[in-house]
Amino acid sequence: MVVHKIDRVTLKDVASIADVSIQTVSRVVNNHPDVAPDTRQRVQEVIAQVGYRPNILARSLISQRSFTLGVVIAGLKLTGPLTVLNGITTAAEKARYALMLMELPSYTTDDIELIFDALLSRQVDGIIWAVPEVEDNRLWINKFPKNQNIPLVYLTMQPQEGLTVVAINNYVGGRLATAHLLGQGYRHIGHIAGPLDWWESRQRMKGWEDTLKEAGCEVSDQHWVMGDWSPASGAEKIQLLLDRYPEMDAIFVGNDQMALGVLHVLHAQGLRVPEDIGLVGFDDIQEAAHYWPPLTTIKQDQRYVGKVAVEELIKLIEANLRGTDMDAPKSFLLDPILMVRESSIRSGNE
Amino acid sequence: MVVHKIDRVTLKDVASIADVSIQTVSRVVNNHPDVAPDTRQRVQEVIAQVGYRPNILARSLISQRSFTLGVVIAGLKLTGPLTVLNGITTAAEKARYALMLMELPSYTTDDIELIFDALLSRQVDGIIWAVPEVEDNRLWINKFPKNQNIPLVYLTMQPQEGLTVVAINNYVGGRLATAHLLGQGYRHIGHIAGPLDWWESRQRMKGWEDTLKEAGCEVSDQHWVMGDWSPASGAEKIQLLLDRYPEMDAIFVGNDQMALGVLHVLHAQGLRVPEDIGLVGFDDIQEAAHYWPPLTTIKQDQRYVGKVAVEELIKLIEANLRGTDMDAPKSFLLDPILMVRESSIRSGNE
DNA sequence: CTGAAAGCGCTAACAT
DNA sequence: ATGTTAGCGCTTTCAG
Repeated sequence: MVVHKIDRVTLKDVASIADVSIQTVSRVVNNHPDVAPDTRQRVQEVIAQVGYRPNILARSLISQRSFTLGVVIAGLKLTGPLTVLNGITTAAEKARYALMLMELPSYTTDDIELIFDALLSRQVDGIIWAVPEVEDNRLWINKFPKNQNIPLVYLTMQPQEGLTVVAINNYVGGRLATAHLLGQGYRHIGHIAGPLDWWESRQRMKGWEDTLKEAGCEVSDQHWVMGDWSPASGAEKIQLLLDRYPEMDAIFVGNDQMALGVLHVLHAQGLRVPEDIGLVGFDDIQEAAHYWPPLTTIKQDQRYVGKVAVEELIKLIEANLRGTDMDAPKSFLLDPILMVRESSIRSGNE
Repeated sequence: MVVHKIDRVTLKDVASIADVSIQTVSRVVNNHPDVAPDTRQRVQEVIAQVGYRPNILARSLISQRSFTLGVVIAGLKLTGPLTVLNGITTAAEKARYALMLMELPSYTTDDIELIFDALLSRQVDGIIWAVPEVEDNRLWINKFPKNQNIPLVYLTMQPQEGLTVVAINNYVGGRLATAHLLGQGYRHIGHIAGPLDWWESRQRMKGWEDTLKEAGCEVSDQHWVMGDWSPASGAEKIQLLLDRYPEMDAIFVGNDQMALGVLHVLHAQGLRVPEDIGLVGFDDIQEAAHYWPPLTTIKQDQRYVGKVAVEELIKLIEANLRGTDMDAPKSFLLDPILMVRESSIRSGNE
């Protein structure tokens, strides 16, 4: 089998076959009006026949526009970022933008400038920074070549002045979960937080804390522990919490995966959910409805986050192109919702 | 706040500031030897100072090489494709290729030519077709502009002559699962298949069937049912199977998510796992080890699939570029492995 | 060692 | 309605 170079049919080829100028072919390709109907027809036939496809790179060189968005992501193992990505691809395809995907090796890597370079040298029109705020990685922002003036949308971080941020309101989520448990008559509500160097974890925890305090419940450091999002950590930490907080009658767990580990241990110890202990998770992963018992949890519309991010980014790009003054960048904090299932339903209240 | 156009510093700008020709700057950027040390030094300083970044689009136009790979994916909701993507990003970044990601709206959409066009007009150097073989979507291959001669690697489909395919050997997986249950003394092993229009499902099922027959066990249509990969379908279909196959003492389930639904129902009916019913899943998702009881399953190294795909694609691209005759395209069928956990361990055999 | 000229595939601005 | 010229940012000749 002989291997050939990739066939690249150019405007010039089409032009010479159709016996017109390159310009005319270009006009046909771009649906410009000033072409005689029969010429257009003939050119179109040649295009179809030889399988001509415009070279977007060449076009971008002139138009200074690549119709490509950079997406920087980290932690594809987790469900959240993944669903966001899903929303991004869908919205981008709809707007006819292509996506250049880069995955960071970790949440707090040092290679961001390399990533940024790779994206910018490929002339992306804008960037979605879909890396959650962990530790002080938000400080990266200062490293971003500001003078570069590339439109940028940040995801999953604390909204701040002068940036466009799209995120779920995790604080509200924490409040919803806790208020629901209180409403079911639970009074001693513990918490298993995600890693507290994550912004999302801190917000969820604060929602839990504030809600309890407002309800007149005591909150102490004996009432919560910290996991690492994994089912294994849920299993491990719940043991600790059971020891430290024996009166505990309900738990708000930072995500559904840890909640799975918690359920595992509670079963093993003969504790019944929701009778002995009420349980609420966070995320509403697909499996949550099939845990035993089905898990009450907080549902975030991550797909929508991705969609909003793309739409806002494109707005920024277009304003930028027009030289229009955008309104001050606005941020989006989207409220999650409560999904009530058996794990938190106490039949007889208090 | 005033918005500026994106600053684009070009070779020309650097050249005029450093007071050398464009050519010299280009040589410095590309580490060509023929530059006087002090000139090089001066140019490098200017580059650093003005933040020059080469325009890869312009470079690609000349070199006919974009150092970009197209990745077409479908069903990002499922864990499998996601982990593959993870492997792809890592391998691509290592090889200094960028990734252009396209997601199909469904496994059997008609829009493939559009997707293909988008990728080719952006001049990707090669394409990874990471869409599982579902229904007759493999026939897409015939639609691909063969004359285009773009290097292409297919994932998760039946290897075939003349194509480079990377896939997990699902048949072996099915055999492993079934043989393990037989080894534990289970004799009436049912099966919940994934959707049988998926190649992977058919392979897993065939592994189950062949292994049972070879062991002298009877296999009938009463012994299996078909789900749709979701936990909900596992829960629904197991009911059917329990009715149809009352002697059943073990089940091989087509994926871990359905196995979760199965566990749910078995608990509800007071059936103990593994004492009354042995259970083996497929995939080894992170949660599987924390099911109740922990689930025995078949682990596939999807990340490795992604890695191999990228490496093979790059080999194809480079052979293509050199005009070298590649050896006939070879396919890779990677064996999965068995992860033994409690759900299938019978203490006293027979 | 360095620069000038040509051109990758395309479009924008003028011609005619 | 069509063609010509110039040039996007870069690299590849080829001269000096």
